[in-house]
Amino acid sequence: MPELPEMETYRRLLAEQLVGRTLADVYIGREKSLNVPPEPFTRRVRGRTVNSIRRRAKHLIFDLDSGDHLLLHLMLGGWMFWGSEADRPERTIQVRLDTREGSLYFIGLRLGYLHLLDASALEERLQPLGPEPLQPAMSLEQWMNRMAGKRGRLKSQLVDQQVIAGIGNCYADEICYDAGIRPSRTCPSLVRQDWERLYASVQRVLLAAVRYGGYMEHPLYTGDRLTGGFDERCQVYDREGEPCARCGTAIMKESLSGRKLFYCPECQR
DNA sequence: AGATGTACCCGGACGC
DNA sequence: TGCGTCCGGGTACATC
Repeated sequence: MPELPEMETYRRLLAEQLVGRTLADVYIGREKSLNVPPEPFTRRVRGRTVNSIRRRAKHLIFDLDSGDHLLLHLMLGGWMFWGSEADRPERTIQVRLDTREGSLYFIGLRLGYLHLLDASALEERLQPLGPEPLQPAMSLEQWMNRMAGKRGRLKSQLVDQQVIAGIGNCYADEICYDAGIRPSRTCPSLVRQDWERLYASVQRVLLAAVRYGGYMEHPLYTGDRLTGGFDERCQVYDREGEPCARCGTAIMKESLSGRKLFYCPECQR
C-alpha cells in the first residue's frame, strides 16, 4: 500500500533520525523478512553506521558504512515506527534495528522484506524499475515516449513499475481523477492533450501528497505531525458513494484487472 | 505485448 | 475472553 509519497515521507523523516547513527543491535522476529539467515544478517549489520537513506520507487535503501545496503519494500500493509520500547505500538514486530537513541520497528511485513545486499546485487534489483516520475529527467517528451506508445489500459500502465516507478493503486486513481480521464481508457484512445494533462497531474498529485506526508495512518514517531496528512485529501480512492468534490456525483467503484478502481463517472471521461 | 489467474503471506478484524 | 475464519493487495510468474 505504501507508494512513492509514503516512502518519500519515511525517507525524509528517517533521514533526520537515523543518518549518522550506529546500528547497535538487531532483533529478528520473522526470518522470512530477510534474504539471508539471521546470524550472518546480524553479523553484517550490527555495529554499522547508516551513511544515508535513499528512496527508489516504493523502496527505501539504507546505505551502511560497510558498503552493504538494506533494501526495504513494505508491500501491502507494512509500516514503521521510530521510538523506544515504551511508546512503540502494541503490534507484532518482524524486525527491529536498535541505536543508542532509539529503535526502528518494522511492522506488518507480510510480503514485505528487508534485504541485505552488496552494491552489485542492489543495482541488479533496482535495474528493471522505470524512471522516477518526479525527477527532472522525466520531461514531458520522455513521458510521451514511455506512455503514448502503449496499448493497454491507462491505469495498468500507471501502476506498472517497469513503465514508471512508484505509483500504486491509490495514486493511479487520484492522478486520473485530477486529469479528468477514466483509468479504464486504453492508451491508444488518448490524444496528446490527454497525455499532457496526465503528465501535469502526475507531478501535481505526487508533489501534493509528498508535501502533506502521504496517506499512511500510523505516525512514524510520537509527535509526528506530518505522516498521513494527505489521507483526507484523497478525492476518489476508497470513497465509493461519496460525492465528487467537483460535481457532487457519487464516486464509483469498479474492478480493473483484479484491482479496486475508483472514479467520478461525470468528471472523468 | 497485454490480460488474466494465482501463489505468496499472516496480522488482525470479525463472528459466534 | 477465546477460538476459528477470512481478507487484503504489490509483485513475480505462468499461461493464453
